[in-house]
Amino acid sequence: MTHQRQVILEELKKARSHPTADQVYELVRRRLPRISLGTVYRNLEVLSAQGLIQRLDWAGTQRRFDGDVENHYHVRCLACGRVDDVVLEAAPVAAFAEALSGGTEYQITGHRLELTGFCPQCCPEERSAQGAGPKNLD
Amino acid sequence: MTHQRQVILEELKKARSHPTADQVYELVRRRLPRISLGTVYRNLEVLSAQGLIQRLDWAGTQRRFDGDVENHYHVRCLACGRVDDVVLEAAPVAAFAEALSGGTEYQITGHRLELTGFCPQCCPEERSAQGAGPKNLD
DNA sequence: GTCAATGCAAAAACTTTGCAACATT
DNA sequence: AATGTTGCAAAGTTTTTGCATTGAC
Repeated sequence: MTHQRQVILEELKKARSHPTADQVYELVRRRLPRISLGTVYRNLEVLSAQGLIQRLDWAGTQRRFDGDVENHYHVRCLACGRVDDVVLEAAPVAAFAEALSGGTEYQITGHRLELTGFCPQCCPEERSAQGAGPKNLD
Repeated sequence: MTHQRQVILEELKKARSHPTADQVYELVRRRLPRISLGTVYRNLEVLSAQGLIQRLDWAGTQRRFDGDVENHYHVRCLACGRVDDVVLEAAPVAAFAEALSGGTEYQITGHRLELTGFCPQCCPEERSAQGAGPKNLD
């Protein structure tokens, strides 16, 4: 665990957003101005392989990372691309996971659920009437 | 609907796999040898905007496309990246997503579910060997 | 010293775009 | 002629990699 890797992990744990590699780079650069983007990529890879962070390959085009490795779900804004956590009660999870096993020959190790919708900043009521139009706040 | 677009749509409907843009390009090229990759990308974009095909942004790093627009779920092999359909009743999933909606301030409009695991070809017992797993057979 | 990790830069991988030519109307 | 699409190539974006150097043991 090098200093760079430590700082990357800390910043990611601290961030409540779900930053892209580039955003992690910017965060970390405030503390380690000479760090390189390649190092950030390499360490994000190592950290997620170790299970210390989570890789969110599926949240849109660009990969995102999450310092929270507890099992939790995400919601993504269709307008601005922002990603937030969903607070869930543990109760329905087990029953749900149970229902998943049957439909495939794969050996299932996990699942990913992403809710999609519109974040508070992106004017949910404008879904039908395209008024001011949501802007990209990502 | 140009000839190129028609062929792209046909090949995608015909394919049981969930091909990447590049793979669509290869498929289509067998019938239209002079088609360009740019045209494939443009038409995949148009077709998914029209709802004639489905864009699988969340299935791994590289974007995939699905000629089946019916609501169904996917399972992705963590080892080789292959994507298959999952036979699954939507009911428990929708109920579960419903339960999650309470945990966010977003206005939820939909959800995406992807199972992850290991396909029959990819030796499920190798799960422990994290990095040295099977190579990409995609 | 050894060995892994780093910074840097170049390359790779994937996707989008500018543009002139080409259809179709 | 007007419109929209194509093939091609170039450029854009995101991610990975080669390599000499650095730093922790």
